[in-house]
Amino acid sequence: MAPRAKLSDVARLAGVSTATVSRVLNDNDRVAPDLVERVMKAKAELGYRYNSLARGLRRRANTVVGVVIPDVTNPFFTDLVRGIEDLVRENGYLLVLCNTDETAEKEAAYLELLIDQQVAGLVIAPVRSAVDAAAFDLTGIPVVAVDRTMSGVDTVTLDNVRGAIAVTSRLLESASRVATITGPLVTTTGSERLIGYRRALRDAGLPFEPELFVEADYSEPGGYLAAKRLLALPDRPQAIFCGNHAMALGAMRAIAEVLDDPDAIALASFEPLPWAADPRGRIVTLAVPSYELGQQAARMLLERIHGFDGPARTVVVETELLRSAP
Amino acid sequence: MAPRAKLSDVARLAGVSTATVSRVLNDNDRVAPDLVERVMKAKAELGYRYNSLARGLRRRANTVVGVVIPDVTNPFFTDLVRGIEDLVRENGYLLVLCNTDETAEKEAAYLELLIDQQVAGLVIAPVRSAVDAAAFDLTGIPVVAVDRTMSGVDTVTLDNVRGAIAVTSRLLESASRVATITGPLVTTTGSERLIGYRRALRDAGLPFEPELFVEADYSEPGGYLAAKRLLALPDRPQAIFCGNHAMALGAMRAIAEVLDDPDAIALASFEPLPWAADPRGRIVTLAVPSYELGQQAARMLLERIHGFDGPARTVVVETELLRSAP
DNA sequence: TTGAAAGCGCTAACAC
DNA sequence: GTGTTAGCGCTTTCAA
Repeated sequence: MAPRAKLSDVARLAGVSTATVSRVLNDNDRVAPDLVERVMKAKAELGYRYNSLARGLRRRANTVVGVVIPDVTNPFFTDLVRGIEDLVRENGYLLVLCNTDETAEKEAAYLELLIDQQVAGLVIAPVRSAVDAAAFDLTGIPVVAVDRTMSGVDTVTLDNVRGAIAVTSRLLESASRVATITGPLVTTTGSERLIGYRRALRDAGLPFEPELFVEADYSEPGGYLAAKRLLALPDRPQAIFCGNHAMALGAMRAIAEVLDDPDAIALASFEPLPWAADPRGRIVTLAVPSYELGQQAARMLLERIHGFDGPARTVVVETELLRSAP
Repeated sequence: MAPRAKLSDVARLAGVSTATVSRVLNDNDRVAPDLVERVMKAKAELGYRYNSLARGLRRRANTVVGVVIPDVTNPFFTDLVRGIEDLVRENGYLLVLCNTDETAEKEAAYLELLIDQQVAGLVIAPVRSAVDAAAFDLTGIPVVAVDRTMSGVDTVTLDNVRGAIAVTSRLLESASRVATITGPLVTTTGSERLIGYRRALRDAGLPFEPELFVEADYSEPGGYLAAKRLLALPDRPQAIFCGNHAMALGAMRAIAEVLDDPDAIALASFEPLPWAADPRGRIVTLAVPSYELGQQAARMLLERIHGFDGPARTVVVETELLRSAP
């Protein structure tokens, strides 16, 4: 196996110095056209590819961007990642995807690894919104928080309160006893969606009943268990608003298990459900522009990487009521 | 912002040479205990973290592993990736996830990027099984093909033929006109599952009818369109065997659109479906051990990375019939 | 415009 | 056991 050609090989073959080759590869501007051509020819002949490790060491920057999310199997996050990926790749960066499973330990471990790898930047949906942004500032790595806020860094989120109000209000049109299953309240998505739920109740002149609120973990089994608890209540809710897609699926399973007529309880989800899970379109959901959310985050991150140094910015993306219960 | 401490800073503070620090950080063995302690103390005090770029350059090896798959939103692949990730991370490697969208162009682009990044190794589910393994051999990067074969490298696949035979045979118990929607035949999963389908027909003494076979692209819309075509046939099939989960969902949607009674056509999928898509468990599927597949691939890759240099190995993982049509 | 030479931060011979 | 030193492959002053 022939060892990979290096810069000096190209230089020798082209009859120029390594500095010239480097210039050609980076900014063609200040090199004579004939030399440029010779270098390009030598490069092609040797099949030269730059060594990103050496370049990174010298330039003190990697061309890898880290993405830290709680759950790769959640379509919301996969679409989000696609949004980041597409934009970032156009700019020559590679994406390292890290899955925290909604646990602070895994998150911390990945963050350390990413810092060690000197990633050029980081997009993160933190497990807890109180996560220590200081750790990044220290190392000077640009960070963008997405979906969930983090203090001191650029942030892109959904308008959780408005979205939750819209969904809950829709449920309240045909039910007065509406329950909610939220994600962890240490996340902004969890707590803000709860706020929206409460505000909708208040707007409808209804009291907040603590027994109708269950905090879960954004997982399918979590939603299942939470729904079971709600269904065991002496005075059952007539509708349940679930904080995300997986918990809605879990709640659906619980309802099917407990009730003879699953339609007796109206279900709603902050995130869209796959068609097959709700073929008749009975479930109220929001259209969440996850791909755009990712693109926006990537855009802000690239700006930071390219040197933008203004104060932390915040972008809030609106959602839209998607389907309506009959 | 204080610049990040480097090895020489630790060495100076501990009053030893950089070589000693390096030894402590790598193989503590040959260093006197008291020196080890001094180094560790200095390291902690400075908050030293090694520079992976410099280390990689010197060791001629990165601690990043690339994973190239056709579709991150497919649960089969997300579970597979989790399997790889868990094992690889235990060994100190980071995972770069690349999504090819089932297109050869994206795949090629990612492969180039990964090679540039000098990843330590690569796990790939190739878009076409004829993909050029030579490109990797040239650069000497260990490669493991997973789910779909690739010549000349370690491979982990499912037993597609047996699985397809099992599913098709089950359908044939209650239907004689069984159609199939396959993935691209340039993939081994596509062609082998078709072979299994044909063999099951033959075993049942039935002819292969070309009009009952549609090649699609493993996507939901692809499955939808293919099913529409099958449903438009003068002599409709009584059952449809879908090559993967997304196409089964698409076929389901098509059936619901065209037929008054969706249960009039039996559906089967090579991969499992989410509970919500089939609450009554009517759809025949296989249990595919995707997580284990990933772990196996990771295991073989790590062996290669750690220097194993034997001939290419092949592991075939069995599947199991999961649910039965009533 | 081009080249010579000095490192980026680390590891691995080699010497002591 | 420990230190000295020479690079890994590249970019970037600094001179010419």
